[in-house]
Amino acid sequence: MYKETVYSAFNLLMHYPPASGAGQHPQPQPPLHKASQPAHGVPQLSPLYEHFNSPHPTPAPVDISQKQVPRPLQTPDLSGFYSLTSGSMGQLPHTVSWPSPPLYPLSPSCGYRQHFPAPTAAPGAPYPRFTHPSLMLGSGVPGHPAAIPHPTIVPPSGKQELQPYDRNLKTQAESKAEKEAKKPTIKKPLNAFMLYMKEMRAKVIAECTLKESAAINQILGRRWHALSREEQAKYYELARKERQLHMQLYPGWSARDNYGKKKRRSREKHQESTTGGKRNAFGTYPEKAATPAPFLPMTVL
DNA sequence: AACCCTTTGAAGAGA
DNA sequence: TCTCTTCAAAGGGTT
Repeated sequence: MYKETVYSAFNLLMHYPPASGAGQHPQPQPPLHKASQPAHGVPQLSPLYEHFNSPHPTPAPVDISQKQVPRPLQTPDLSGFYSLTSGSMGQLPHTVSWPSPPLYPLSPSCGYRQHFPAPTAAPGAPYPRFTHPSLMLGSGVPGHPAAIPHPTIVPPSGKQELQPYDRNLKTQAESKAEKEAKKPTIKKPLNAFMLYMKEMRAKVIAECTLKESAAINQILGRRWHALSREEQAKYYELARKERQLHMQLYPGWSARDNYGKKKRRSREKHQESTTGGKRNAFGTYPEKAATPAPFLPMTVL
């Protein structure tokens, strides 16, 4: 315990030395908005922040309390879904946080500090065209000529199915269960970070010649933290539109619908609950204290 | 074959 | 209200 804590602190300092002039870390500031608080204790900015701080007001956020209310039948408004090439993204508070030390050793050429993209866009420059397929024309819109299913709809197997169903060999209960199991799964809409990962994964793979997703995701997580507020705002906005579109396409859907579809290995789960954390890349269970609490979080307004 | 690992964020469950 | 859990993607690794 002590040894691991010391190691973690050492590792942290090696990877994240305090900025010059420090020793004095900025004091955590209360966020303007209530921030969601993930399990690992790193408060995140509310994506809705932008709506309340944008100099050019954007449409009001969807009231999720209304999501079970039947909506009038209409074609979802997809205007603005093809590209987000103009307009102000508003102001997000600048976040400075200290991510946990990398569990996967990063090669020098892929060190997050060396390869983090500096914000290159000039102020007011248009954002690059967004290419996420779920936000492209006709994606999953019922009756749309393109008739391309929304990528959030997948068969339970994840494959394109379907074998002809032999009713004669099944009991009624079995057939009902099977029917239920074969019902296409509507996936959760992607959040801002997931959209960012989807866009940047190929680039990281090319840069770092890595294939293992766990390592790639660590790099992407650090790059995400290094993004400017404007860059992050772009993805928060896209994620908001994703959720909005998802709610329009599947008004009765709830994230609960997919709970339990991934079965976890019970022994592992038990271990997690008793050790307070998930198994890391080395197959060990990190202490919660390994999170650099004194340095977390720092929200600079 | 199915789950794990790893990341952040959204949302559900339960205290 | 707060904390914890689950699941979104991805693909090599593990069971």
